[in-house]
Amino acid sequence: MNKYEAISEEMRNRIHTEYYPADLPIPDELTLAAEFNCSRMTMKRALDILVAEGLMLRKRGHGTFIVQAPLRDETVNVISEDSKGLSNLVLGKKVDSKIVSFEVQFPSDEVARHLSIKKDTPVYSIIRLRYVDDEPYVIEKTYMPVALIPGLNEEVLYASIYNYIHQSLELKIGGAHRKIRADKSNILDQQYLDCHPTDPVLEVEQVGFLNNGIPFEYSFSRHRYDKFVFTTVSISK
Amino acid sequence: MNKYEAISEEMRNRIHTEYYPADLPIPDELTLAAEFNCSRMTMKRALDILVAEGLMLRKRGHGTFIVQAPLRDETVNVISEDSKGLSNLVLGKKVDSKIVSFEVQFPSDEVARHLSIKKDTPVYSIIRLRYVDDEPYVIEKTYMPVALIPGLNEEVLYASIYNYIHQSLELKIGGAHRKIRADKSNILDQQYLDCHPTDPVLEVEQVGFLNNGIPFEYSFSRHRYDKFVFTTVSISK
DNA sequence: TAGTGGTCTAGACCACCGA
DNA sequence: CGGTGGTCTAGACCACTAG
Repeated sequence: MNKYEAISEEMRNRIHTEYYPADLPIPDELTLAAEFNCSRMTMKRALDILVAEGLMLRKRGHGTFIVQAPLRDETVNVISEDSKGLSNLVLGKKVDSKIVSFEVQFPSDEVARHLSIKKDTPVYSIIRLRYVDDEPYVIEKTYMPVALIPGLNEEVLYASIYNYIHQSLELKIGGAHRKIRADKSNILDQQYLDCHPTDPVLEVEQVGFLNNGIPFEYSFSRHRYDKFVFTTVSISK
Repeated sequence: MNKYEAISEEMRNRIHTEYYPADLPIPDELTLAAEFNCSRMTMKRALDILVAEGLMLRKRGHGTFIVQAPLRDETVNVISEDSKGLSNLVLGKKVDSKIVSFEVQFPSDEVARHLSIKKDTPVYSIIRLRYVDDEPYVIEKTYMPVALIPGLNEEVLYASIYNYIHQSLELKIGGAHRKIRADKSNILDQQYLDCHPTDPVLEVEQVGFLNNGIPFEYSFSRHRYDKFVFTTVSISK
């Protein structure tokens, strides 16, 4: 564990246990650095993490303050900042997949553009239905270049594509760009997610890329509106 | 302009103009630091920004790579990471407000909890309908402690609460915690957003806080599903 | 003006990766 | 092994805020 992470963790604990009064600034950086026996830069970096998490705020010339009412994560299904795949998001729960379709085809213009490939580069086209604890949870339409993710088969699709990429192909996920929107449910949603024609869905459009910057996945995930909440924190500059 | 911001901007430009080939790592940090006449730490910090924006990725022991297919921001209405209020998000467009209701009341348990106040602390309860270029855009239900934001009146509500907080009260916004979900439209949505009974809405639940960490706003914004997309970037650790 | 956080430096050592 | 990014230091100077 890095020093700055350890300090950050201790400070997070102090906030949650109300070690510091919430209406006063916490001690200044030099004092804290002395207490934790580190340089001021390292102390600052530890606090940077808590600021990014929305737990504290700094005011130059004044001090560092505790944020008093973060939105609590009381909902069950929350995606925050992970791009590890569903299987690794709902740990401790049973995740199943049903394969609705699995084909290889040439990409449309849109798919080719988002994957940065040519129109004659074959892609997998996959539609999977994912269950969490035997309840339909999300239906995903995924495109991936065949050359980048070789050897994909039904066995992998029943388990976790992300784990296959990590463990079998020994590739690493770099991150993802996402767009989130509400939409009306279509016939497919209603059929597979077991929702009413009047139920909306939450759609997440995503480009996932490897840690060398190459996009490997373009997908649309449509979630039951009553089972998915997306959370974010934003901090003013 | 800080040095690291200036360097970051130049590097962003180089990426967009394809100054560096997309399939090779960019020069290493020491080389770049020498070119920009700065320390390696500063160079690293400049690149940190681009990594956070999802434009590049680092691989320890290997190099720094350009991400090849970020989701383009071709949609009109995008909220990314700002908490500046609607008026400042859609610059260049006409923003109007209609006040649906404006009251002072004691908060519910939920509102009190999210604002970190007691049940006998009065709050404003505001419902506003916001128009962009004369089209109904979002209906907002907002709670704010009266003591924190004194002097709120209809004139302010017709313009921008955020600007009032900044300019008249001379307070500064620290940031916000948000939850995003899809929901069925209710009677109020249909009436004010001019949407059909079968149209869904995208709801954003938000706790906004000042730069001393004190929450000043708890709100629910319900957007027309066809006019609002939420974008995020996430980078693996 | 005193005290805070923000930036920047020059250099050290470490951890990881590929050949 | 050599080269990369990751961490950490000790100190300097700057910018902002409050009283």
